[in-house]
Amino acid sequence: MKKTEPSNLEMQILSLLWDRGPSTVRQVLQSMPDGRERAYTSILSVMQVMEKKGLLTHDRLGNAHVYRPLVDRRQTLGPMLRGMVSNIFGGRVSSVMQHLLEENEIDETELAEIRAILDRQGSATGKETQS
Amino acid sequence: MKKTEPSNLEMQILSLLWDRGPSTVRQVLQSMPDGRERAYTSILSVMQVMEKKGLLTHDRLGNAHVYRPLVDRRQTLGPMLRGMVSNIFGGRVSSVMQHLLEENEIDETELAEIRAILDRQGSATGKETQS
DNA sequence: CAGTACCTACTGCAAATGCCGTAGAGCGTC
DNA sequence: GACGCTCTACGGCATTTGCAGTAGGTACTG
Repeated sequence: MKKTEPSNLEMQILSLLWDRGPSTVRQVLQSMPDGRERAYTSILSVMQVMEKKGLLTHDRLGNAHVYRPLVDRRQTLGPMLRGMVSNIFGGRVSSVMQHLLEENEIDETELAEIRAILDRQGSATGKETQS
Repeated sequence: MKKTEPSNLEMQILSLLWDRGPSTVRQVLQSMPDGRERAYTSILSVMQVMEKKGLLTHDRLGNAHVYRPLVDRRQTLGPMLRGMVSNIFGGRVSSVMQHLLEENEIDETELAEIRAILDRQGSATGKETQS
């Protein structure tokens, strides 16, 4: 079984499903994070491929299919981020962080939250974090 | 002129050149961040494509080509990170940060540096940062 | 029943990606 | 000069990605 990393589009779809819960193709189509216009069948076929890869599954609701992720958020994002950090940022998380802060407008609320996460981390490296 | 984002491999190569300065194909091949074994010509052709795209250029040294990036680190990483944040993490930098911290072992030195960056940011949001 | 408005299944396709082989140039050495 | 070594140029190829059209199912509505 191949363990290729999900593509960009696939990641977008997964994050949507993680965030909003199980959704139909149309719902996904209408709230794609990148806001691009696409034909219904474009998303449909991507999602069918994803199902073939074991990333999604679906239940029938009426005559529509309601898709839900088969992979865990953390289990998916983890390797992606690890790969990014070590392959593109020389393994320095601080470097990612720096670019992240430089390139995004971040309000105080978010900053505070980041600080909080950082503090939790400082005292409990590698331990469970109660969400 | 198309503005496609550099692929994974291309990003790796760019980050290498940014970090270590101009390098030959062989040098790049031998220190690819992901550590994978590849034929010399694999890297060569990727880099030639990159040159065609305007990401790299080269000077001749002896009979070897010494490649150097034509694109700026920040200008390249920025859009990539912004895209990632808004398309995969719902626009929440704190969410990226959380996964980042969960998924990587980070020593105290790095943690401290991150805190420092964060403090700088807190007092000068959106302003120039003296590097 | 005919129309229409959804939905899925299936097929196709252009471009990008990642990979490599072969050919041949250039150069140093016996 | 012939050999060997390293380099580039060029072409090819399997796969993935992203996108969309067409066909056909199902169901409501007049």
